[in-house]
Amino acid sequence: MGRRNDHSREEIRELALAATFEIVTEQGFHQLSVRKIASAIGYTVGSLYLIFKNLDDLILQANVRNLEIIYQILQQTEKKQKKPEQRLLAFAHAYLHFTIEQPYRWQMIFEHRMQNNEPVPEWFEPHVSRLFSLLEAPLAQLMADAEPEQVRQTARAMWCAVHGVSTLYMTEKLEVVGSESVQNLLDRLMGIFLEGVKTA
Amino acid sequence: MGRRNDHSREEIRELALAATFEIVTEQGFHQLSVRKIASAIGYTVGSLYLIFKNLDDLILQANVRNLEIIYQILQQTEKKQKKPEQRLLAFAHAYLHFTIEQPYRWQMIFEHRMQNNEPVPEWFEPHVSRLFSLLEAPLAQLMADAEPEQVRQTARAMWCAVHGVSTLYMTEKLEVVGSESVQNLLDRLMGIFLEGVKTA
DNA sequence: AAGTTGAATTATACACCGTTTAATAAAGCA
DNA sequence: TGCTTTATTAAACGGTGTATAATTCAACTT
Repeated sequence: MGRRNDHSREEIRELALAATFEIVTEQGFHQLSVRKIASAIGYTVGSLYLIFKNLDDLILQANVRNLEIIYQILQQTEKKQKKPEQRLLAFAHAYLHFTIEQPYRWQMIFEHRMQNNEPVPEWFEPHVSRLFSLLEAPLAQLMADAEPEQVRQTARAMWCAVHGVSTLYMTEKLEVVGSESVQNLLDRLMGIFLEGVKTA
Repeated sequence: MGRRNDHSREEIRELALAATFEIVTEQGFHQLSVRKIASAIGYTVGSLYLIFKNLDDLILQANVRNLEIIYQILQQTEKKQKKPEQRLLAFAHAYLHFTIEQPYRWQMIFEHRMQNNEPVPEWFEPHVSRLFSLLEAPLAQLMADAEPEQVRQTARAMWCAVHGVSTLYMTEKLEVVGSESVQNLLDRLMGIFLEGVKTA
């Protein structure tokens, strides 16, 4: 077969990314394969390699959208609270909630590894760091007379802590039964952390 | 070829686990394959499947040793300090140090995923939880009049936080330059956390 | 209208992967 | 000696990501 031109490059890109989300959401990230994506959109693998550099590239592009959606969720959840402490708590809860409710989409972001020890391209990182920069505003209110750089690093420390809970829960390395006790664990962690921030 | 009996089953097991460590340490966890292990010890893949249920089984058995070594490191580092706060800090530092210095061995533990969504067998989990139970003793000293269950959960919260730093650093999702600033981040995190524990 | 060009698309192949199976060679025993 | 048992391998199956050459067709040229 030759030129069909049923879809433009941009359309094929859309189809591929949509199919990727569908496969990952239904079967899990580690079940994703180039062949599955291709057959889902009615093209062969070769066509995908015309539009994406390789599978890593495709996944990263899908993850940009993935991160965008999480950003929206976190932002909106946080807005509902006024006190800075409550906003930070809402943030942590929303993040863990996403992890539990959309495990495969969480997987796609945090269990993806580059092949051949290739580094993650620089254009990707900002989409991640944008997430936890959400913490900086409420944290700044809590840390009255602190340098901006201090706030920034504290935000990252808090993000690490919350993400650690998600990670260990998802990888079944936490000896935790059910999602309820993870919630408790996160609450304790946040309680201690916020107490520490206010005291210091 | 048929029976050679150059090695007993137990000897082949040893050879395989040793070869696994060598391959992982030199090439990285994601470069590990059954065929590589087999050829490294001078046998074919079939022989490995006589001794291990599958690759997951082999990796888990290797990780038991891996975790044992980390446990020794953490234990000894911790012993050098007397004050409970210093012991907890030493623990966190040693853990991050291991992550940075032995990234591939860290990978083998925390980036291994079961195939086909199989659950991690129950006999494995204790080897992980044994690690962070090390935190409980010094934490108990710091939390004078707290229930043992409270101490236990606080230890896990702290473990989550420290592990979160390692994870995000290793996966290049932390926007951090060099290992020095990760150290700073961890110090800040621990400072805040310990302050929170003492205050609460 | 016919011919040429160039790009879209596919078919095919390569080198891997984990796992299973049947064939085979040798050790131990009668 | 021959027979049974078992360690070991070779080969195959169905999968993977990726590269390449062959096709087919739209659009442009003459």
